[in-house]
Amino acid sequence: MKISEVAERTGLSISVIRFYEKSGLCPPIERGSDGKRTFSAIDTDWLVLLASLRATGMPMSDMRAFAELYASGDEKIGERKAALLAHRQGLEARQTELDRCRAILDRKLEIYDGILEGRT
Amino acid sequence: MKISEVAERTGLSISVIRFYEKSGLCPPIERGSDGKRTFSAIDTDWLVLLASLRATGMPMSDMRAFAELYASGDEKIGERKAALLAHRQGLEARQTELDRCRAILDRKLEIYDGILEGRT
DNA sequence: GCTTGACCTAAAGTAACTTTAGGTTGGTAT
DNA sequence: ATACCAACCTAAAGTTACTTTAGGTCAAGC
Repeated sequence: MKISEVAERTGLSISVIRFYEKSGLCPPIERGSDGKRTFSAIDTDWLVLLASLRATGMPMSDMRAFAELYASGDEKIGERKAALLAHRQGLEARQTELDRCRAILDRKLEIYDGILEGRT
Repeated sequence: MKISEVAERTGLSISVIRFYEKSGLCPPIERGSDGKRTFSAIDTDWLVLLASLRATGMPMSDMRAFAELYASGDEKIGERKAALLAHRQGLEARQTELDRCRAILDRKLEIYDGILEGRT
């Protein structure tokens, strides 16, 4: 797969993919004879996972730690699971927080409605 | 109210509150004779709203636009409502996206569980 | 054979904070 | 009185996570 396809698949921008490779968040991607990146299915799957970690607010430092566990193979799966579980917990908390904020916005919208109606 | 109390109430850090004032996201806050900020109830309420806008991902540029509508009083309530509604739409989309990402994490966790069990 | 589009790198720019350095003030302990 | 401490202040530099820009390569189509 070429980089534009991976971008489409993951939702990451092309620059972010290059940036992540340079930052060690994914292993160095194979290059064709022309220097262009060629992503294996494994690379792509990893980037899909990275993309959801990012979208759910994991900082790059944690992603790098996770990438290192990933790089050292199946023996570290226990640790990987722990990291993911911890992140999942945080995500749930953030989702709850978003609901709370949405309620605040809704309350404000109702107030606006009240004012707009009272005005007619 | 003093700044530390507003920070506690809104969840914003003290520096963010000062930063927002300097950036024009809230009106200039009154100062006591010693130069310290004294927040009125209105200031505090506005910052609570700002905090939920921020927590739900509104960029500062949009917050500033919204603050300007707020500054020009009740006649702009229609526009304020429109802005808030648009943001609420985006928020719902982001919440859906978070659910999707959480599903990806959960799937990964199941895979890890499978490997860990198969190993025993 | 020349242009166009997709790729490449390195470096500078940006958003939204956070941290640091240095300074004032008001209350409390000595 | 005075020494100290916490909570506030400003201005400026630092940080994170990108995005944008500038400049370059190369295969493919007209």
